[in-house]
Amino acid sequence: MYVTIPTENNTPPTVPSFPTSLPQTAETLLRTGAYLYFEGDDVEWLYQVTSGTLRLTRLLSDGRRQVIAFGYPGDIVGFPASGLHHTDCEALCDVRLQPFRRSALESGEGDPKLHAALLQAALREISQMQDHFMMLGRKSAIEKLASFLCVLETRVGKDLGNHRSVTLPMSRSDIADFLGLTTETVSRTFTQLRKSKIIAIDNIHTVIIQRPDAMLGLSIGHHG
Amino acid sequence: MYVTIPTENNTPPTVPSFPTSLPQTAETLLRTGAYLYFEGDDVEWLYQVTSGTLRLTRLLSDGRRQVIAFGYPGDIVGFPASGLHHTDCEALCDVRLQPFRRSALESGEGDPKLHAALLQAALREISQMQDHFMMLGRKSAIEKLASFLCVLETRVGKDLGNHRSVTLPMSRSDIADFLGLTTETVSRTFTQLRKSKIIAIDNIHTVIIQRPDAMLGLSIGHHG
DNA sequence: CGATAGCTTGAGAGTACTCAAAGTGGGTGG
DNA sequence: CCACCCACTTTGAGTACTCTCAAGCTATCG
Repeated sequence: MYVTIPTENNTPPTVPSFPTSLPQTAETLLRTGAYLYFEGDDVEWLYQVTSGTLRLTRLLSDGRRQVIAFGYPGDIVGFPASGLHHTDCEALCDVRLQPFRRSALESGEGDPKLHAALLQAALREISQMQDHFMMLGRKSAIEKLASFLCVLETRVGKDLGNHRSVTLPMSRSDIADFLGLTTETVSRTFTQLRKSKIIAIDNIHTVIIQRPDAMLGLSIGHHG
Repeated sequence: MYVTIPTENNTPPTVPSFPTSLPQTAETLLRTGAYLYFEGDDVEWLYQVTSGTLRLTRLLSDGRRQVIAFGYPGDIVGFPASGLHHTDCEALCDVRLQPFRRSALESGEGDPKLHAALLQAALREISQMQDHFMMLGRKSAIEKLASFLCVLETRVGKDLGNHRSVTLPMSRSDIADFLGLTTETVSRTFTQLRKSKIIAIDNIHTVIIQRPDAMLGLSIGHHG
């Protein structure tokens, strides 16, 4: 999951159902805190997240970290480059995964439909990452956090009558490293949103979105 | 071209020679300032840059711009998402292009080798964009500009005895919108590099890199 | 119930931004 | 051929946003 431009987000965010013409490998369970792979590992499998949330990270030698993406249900993770993984991947909570052989992406023999679907997922990934560039390079802290919450609301928000609720399985520092901010700035920005009554913080991992319209406005730069 | 981590940049940056087992479409020439495609256009062709430089941009509704990438020789541009282009693409100077049909990427019928090569290019693109996230989200202005110049030096730098020279076909504001900075900050950072004798500015579009070692150091966070 | 990791808040500093003006260079037309 | 014009670049001054460092708070887990 990347932070795309909310208003232009008119393509289906997920790959709801993958072609399953052939018998597939059984679903895998990854426990909270377990790693699915590390940077530099050989890629043998790609995975579609069925439930739960993954966190993909890269590290600089001096310790600075960038969260590359969160893996939400429907997302495909593990695209290889030169046959290797280029991020670490950890489960933020228990995660169910549907594995696909790397060969299903790269050679496509056996299941052309699956091959095509994985390729389309990779191409969609490129487009979404382009949106994310805009967010990292050009948006302020409040625009970043509002955009992030808007995307989550759309993807995994729950209806609460006239409000909406979003669960955040990741820590504040995960959010910070995803948005290119510090934990302190993320925390302050949450407080700012809370004080302006746009959100309420039920507990650290649950945000009630009280004014989705105002949030969307903030995400595209309408300050106020 | 993205700004990857210079020291970890050990994979070949370009796709030097693409499989050409079948007769190909003839090379295309794009004149300075001409657009190859616009955001929203249907994708009919992908292109490998043979010579010259392209600029890929996205716009926000309020006018903020992000340069997504520069297309240097060897780079493939035009990957579709939902069959559409998601950036504008302009020639910064005269550009020669080798076109490939979109079907060569998506169906692969006719030329499996070309299909595989285009797929690998897309996967490499994803990995390089992940590096670029790190740069946009976690690096300072001087680290960004030094990283940018380091990558260009490696990709297209010319040897000048004990110095190296890099041609910059893009404007300062193109660089700014690529690195997530303002033109003023880019200009000031160039001046800073010049005053510390790491670079010399021959003319606006030509930079002499006098101390590549110091530049590399700055790019990975050794301030000085 | 205490320890600890994560979160929030505060104060101050620094980097990058905004607004403004001056400098530079390429191109066009007289 | 030269002068002017315009776009781009550089420099300056002041501001604002985000970061850093520090301390207090909260929640979870032994």
